[in-house]
Amino acid sequence: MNIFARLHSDLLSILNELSAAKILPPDMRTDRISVESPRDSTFGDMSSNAAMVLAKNAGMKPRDLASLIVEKLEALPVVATAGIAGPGFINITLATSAWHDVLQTVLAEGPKFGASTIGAGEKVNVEYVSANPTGPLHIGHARGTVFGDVLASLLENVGYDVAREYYMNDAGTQVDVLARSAHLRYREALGEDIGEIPSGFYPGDYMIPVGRALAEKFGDKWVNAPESEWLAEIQGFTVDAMMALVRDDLAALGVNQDNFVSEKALVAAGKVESVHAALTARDLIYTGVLEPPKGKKPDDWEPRPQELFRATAFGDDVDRPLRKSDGSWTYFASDIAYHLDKFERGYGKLIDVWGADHGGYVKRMEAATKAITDGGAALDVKICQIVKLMDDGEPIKMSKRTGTFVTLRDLVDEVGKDVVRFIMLTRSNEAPLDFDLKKVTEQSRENPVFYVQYAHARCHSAMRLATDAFPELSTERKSLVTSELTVLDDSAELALIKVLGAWPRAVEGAALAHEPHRIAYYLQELSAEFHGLWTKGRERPELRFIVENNAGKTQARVALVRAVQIVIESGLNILGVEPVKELR
RNA sequence: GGACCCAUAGCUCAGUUGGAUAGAGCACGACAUUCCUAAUGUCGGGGUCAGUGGUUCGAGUCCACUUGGGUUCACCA
Repeated sequence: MNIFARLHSDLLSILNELSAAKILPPDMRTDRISVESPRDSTFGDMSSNAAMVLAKNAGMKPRDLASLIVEKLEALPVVATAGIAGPGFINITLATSAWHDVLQTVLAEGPKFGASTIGAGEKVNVEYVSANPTGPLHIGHARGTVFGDVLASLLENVGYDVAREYYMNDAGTQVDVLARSAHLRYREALGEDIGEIPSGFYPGDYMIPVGRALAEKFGDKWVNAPESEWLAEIQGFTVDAMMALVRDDLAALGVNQDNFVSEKALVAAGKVESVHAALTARDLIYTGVLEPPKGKKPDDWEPRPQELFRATAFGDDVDRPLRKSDGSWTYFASDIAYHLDKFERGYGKLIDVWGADHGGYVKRMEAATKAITDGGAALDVKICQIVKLMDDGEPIKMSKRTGTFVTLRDLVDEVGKDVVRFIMLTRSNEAPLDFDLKKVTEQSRENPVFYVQYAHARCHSAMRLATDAFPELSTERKSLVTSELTVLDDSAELALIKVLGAWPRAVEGAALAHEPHRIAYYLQELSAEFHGLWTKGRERPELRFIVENNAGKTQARVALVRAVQIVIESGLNILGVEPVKELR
């Protein structure tokens, strides 16, 4: 149950009554009416703009309309008081019993509290990582990977049918380079001295085992063979090996994607030709010459007639090439084919998670998706800004040569998957992020991962101690559902329950806005409220969770602690972070 | 030069899709430990929301322009 959604629907019923009584017009616009918690909690628990939104339409002053609504709101059992403030806000304070009901709902629903069905089973495709299969993942991939994975979980949580997808760019020149690099390592594995890896090849040590495996499988048959004979086979073999590395890296971060879609397979299946035909049929392709970029003309620029897609007809700044000057397809062409493929597989909602360096690519992809699906697919491209790796305030220089922490795996080994996942969501995706190796492992208030984990561990600690004091007390949520909760009447306790009550709304908001970082922020807020209540017990012993010689009150408090634990666990599950019961 | 993102407290950043007196952490100052894990908490000072104009009952939020920073810029992926 979402308490905000409930009040919202109660409010709409009231408005309908007023409409039936001819006070409000029948065609009133209710879509802009909101029920949310006010910034300042002294205004009450909830606040609505209904009177201000409808006033003009009803031909009334906002405050006059508000008073009619307030009268009816106050008749509701869940409402303690309602009032009018400012230009026409309706402020609502809920009955204490309503908050007890919320707490009971958390216990009754358990892990399902906060989940919803607003997605209605609609198919959503979340594409993330999609690193070129030319080596292991590095830290630059970490943010988008976590972002996409958590966004997918969020959407699942609110009832969408979600696919987690990886697009493999296993076609094009970079995989040819990869195959040549593998051939070099293959010769090396057979005893040849290959010296320094020449520039233009992938130099990484991770290619050495590939060379050995090739040597084992094929012996020396391709040592002196011309490239045309071995390229295709070694390329396939090496891409498979690279994808195995990538999957291992993803697994280390707790990521398991459903689909791995091959660009090469799309091209081989003629999908790019189909796209070309489809766009041609819509008169969206022509042969033209692009202008050089203003103010930064490349030295080797020369006018080139190319086949161009009319991206400008769909909001892009210039038309974009589908074929290179040699007539072969651009990456963009196969990317259009890929997005059409997603749409044809039944996904009406598409989400792409890209790095900041691809920001300039967004408009053309949106334009192309609009064109090729005739507006049928809704594409949202989420750009993750760069992560700066720091060590105690000092930036770490990224260098592939000296390379400390170049790879994602190294980062996970150093600080752990849970820390990486959580910290990547402590900023909006559109803001740059500092990842400080020292600070993220500190056990202090500054470190949000620790802070939230500590709150969760404290919940378990409190429940353990409660059973020590009252051995007959069960801390299982199902036993706690029937607890007598009316003893929870302190404002600090109610404040904590109110934060719990906001959880379903937080999940829904984060999912619909495609902003997973809101979950991390919510968890910090809930943890702060919980730590605060805990510490209040120091000054005011009557607020402690364990009340001597009072099993009933203790049980009510434990019910609250269990509810906090349940919601933190749900939140951490969405983030893919393990909720710990004890800290070491 | 164009495009995209950013600009909020000394620092790092949130800001519930346009609501009321703009929030948190750090830092700074004061305070609380015979007390469920002090690994925490409470209180306080600190703001021209980069600037100008516009849209309306109402703008940190939307629009235009200006300034400053980041990313990116024919055919690469």
